Amino acid sequence: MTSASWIEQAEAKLADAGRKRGGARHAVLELLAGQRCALTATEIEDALRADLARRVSRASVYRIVDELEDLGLVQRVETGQAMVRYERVCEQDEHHHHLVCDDCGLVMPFSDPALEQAISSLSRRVPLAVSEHEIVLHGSCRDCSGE
Amino acid sequence: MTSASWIEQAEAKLADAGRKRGGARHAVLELLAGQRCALTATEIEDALRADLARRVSRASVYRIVDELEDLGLVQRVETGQAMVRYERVCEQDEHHHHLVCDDCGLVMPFSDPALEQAISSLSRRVPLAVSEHEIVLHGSCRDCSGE
DNA sequence: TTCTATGCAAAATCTTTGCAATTAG
DNA sequence: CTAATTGCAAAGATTTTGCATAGAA
Repeated sequence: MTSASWIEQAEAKLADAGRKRGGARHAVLELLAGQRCALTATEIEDALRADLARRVSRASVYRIVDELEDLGLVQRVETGQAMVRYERVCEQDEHHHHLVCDDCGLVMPFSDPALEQAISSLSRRVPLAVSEHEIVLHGSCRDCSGE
Repeated sequence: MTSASWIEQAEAKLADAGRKRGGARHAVLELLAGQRCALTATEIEDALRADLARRVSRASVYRIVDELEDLGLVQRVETGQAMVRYERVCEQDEHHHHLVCDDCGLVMPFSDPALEQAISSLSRRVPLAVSEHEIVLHGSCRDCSGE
């Protein structure tokens, strides 16, 4: 899925939900559309100011990502660093998870079919109607482990 | 590993690290030793007051779990509910992960050998020296999904 | 005695809410 | 015109820190 089509899809879903267009939300969509991996609320706010020269209040960032999450357009990612991260969801794209360097805080995406299969099989045998899953591997990145 | 031996091991590690014994920390160890799954700081504080009739200040709870985490005696678990949970680590025990009901907040442990194997294999192919991993499945529990 | 452990209160963060002004439809 | 959007400031909630006292070795 291209960034542009994700934005279109998102705005269509928002319209279906009876929402009106707003500049702040559009800026957030535009930013998230271009990201490869998850950002925190602060990173979103800062990036908007820097990259798009569009200031969006912190409160709006939280309201917007929360609303997008409700509509299934973004996913929360907990990296174990006390701040939640958000990234766009693209059903057509490969589902991915995260590697976190506990030394420098770097967050990287990864994906693995065998892992997805194990999760999928597991989801059927567990006493929970699983709607999503989150996998985070912690460790030390190449820079930090000195290789 | 029994609860008692985990406490012994923990106190031995603490002593090795040059720490002195303290009543608050012992109470936290005793509480965590008897838990099957992860607790939040508030739950630890409340449980101590209720179960052990031992009041431990909030600040001490945070200092203690942080210290125990540094020594590898407890593990942080992020359940996606804006509060971190802590549970004891037992190398001899089966490694487990968590199911979270997003409706009622229930947290349950689970374990799956196939999943561990997939993670283990994956850990070798990733640009990160993986020290630990965390898997959380979100969904709706039996009570909440109305079954 | 000396260094750690602990409680209390204040501070620091991150996130949410109330309210008024603005804007889309 | 009506309802959604947004910003600002204040409030909430969780976690951390400073400091003084108590306690272990």
